[in-house]
Amino acid sequence: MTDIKSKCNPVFLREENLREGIELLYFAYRDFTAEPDAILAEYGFGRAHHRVIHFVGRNPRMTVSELLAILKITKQSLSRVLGQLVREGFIVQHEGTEDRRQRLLELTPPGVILERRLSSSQRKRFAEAYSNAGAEAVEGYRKVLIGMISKEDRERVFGPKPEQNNQ
Amino acid sequence: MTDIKSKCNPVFLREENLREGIELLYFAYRDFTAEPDAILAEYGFGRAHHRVIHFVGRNPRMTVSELLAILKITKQSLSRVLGQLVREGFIVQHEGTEDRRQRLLELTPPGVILERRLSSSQRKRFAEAYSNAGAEAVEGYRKVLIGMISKEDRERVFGPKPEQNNQ
DNA sequence: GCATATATGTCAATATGACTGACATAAAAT
DNA sequence: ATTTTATGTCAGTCATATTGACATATATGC
Repeated sequence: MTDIKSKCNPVFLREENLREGIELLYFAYRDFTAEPDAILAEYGFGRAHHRVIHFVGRNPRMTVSELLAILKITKQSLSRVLGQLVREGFIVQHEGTEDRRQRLLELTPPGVILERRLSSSQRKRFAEAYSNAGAEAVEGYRKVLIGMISKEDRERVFGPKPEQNNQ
Repeated sequence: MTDIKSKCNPVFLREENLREGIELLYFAYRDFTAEPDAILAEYGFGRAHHRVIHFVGRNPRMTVSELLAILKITKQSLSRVLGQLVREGFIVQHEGTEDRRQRLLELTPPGVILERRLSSSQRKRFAEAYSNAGAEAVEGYRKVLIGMISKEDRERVFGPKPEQNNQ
């Protein structure tokens, strides 16, 4: 009996442990966004601006459509934050060379500076947590979170992982 | 030279790996909230209601002050969602026995049902990710995220962890 | 070349969840 | 008796999202 139960329910799948994992993700995400939020406030920006700056920084010359697909928001929602970032000189839009309808997005030098400021605050937090936890724990963190991400995002952002099978 | 550099910068602390960790957290958090959001929409509730239901469920007979301290929002913000949950019969407020100013919060039977519905969707996602990743990875996930959480939350929710030293 | 689809932008209205500031009441603590 | 604490509430604001409708320029298929 205990044998069957322990096979189907290893300790880490007990309700209490799953609930702990849920709270960990909630608190970690909240604390992880706190510092960038404070930096963004200096510029009159919010979290939405951060996301745009982050993904444009990581994918230079991406199109508006690609950005919409990653962010999963409506173009009307994107329009305001992106328009603000363009008007205030943090992002430039180049006309596409192949397809002239496209507006390829890129950070300007001030955009790069802001991106590095925002990301270095988060990288510092990660570097500390990673160092305290150790290389093996980091690998575990990656494995668990990759499994939590929907297949679509996982493939687009982190490359195909055929051994994963959920969502 | 390489020796010093590799000591100070193990692979998992390279900028590229830190950035990957940041994106993993962003996408995992987003996907992890997607299902509950859909359930909440049926009731006309949002994420704020979920958080209240979650913490009241885990800490029965908690006070409004305790809830405010965990959520880190203003009482005016809490007021609307909590008031809604009370009026619609998902949470009851008992007058405190020791201190009659306190309103001790508790889920009603319908509140418990909703709580279980919301949490089972998230527990399922965690159980799958945990199973795919394995026990060791789960331990790594916990270590990393506990290190990412500010000391205050860590102690209140997860118990003192003296070996951690950041934030 | 014409019709249709795509990439992008924009106007208007609405909802949620947060904020600040001010004030009120009841009960506990000193 | 005064002050502090726990809670609630009114009023106004902001950021970020939504839907729906419509416009423009360009690309693509027949």
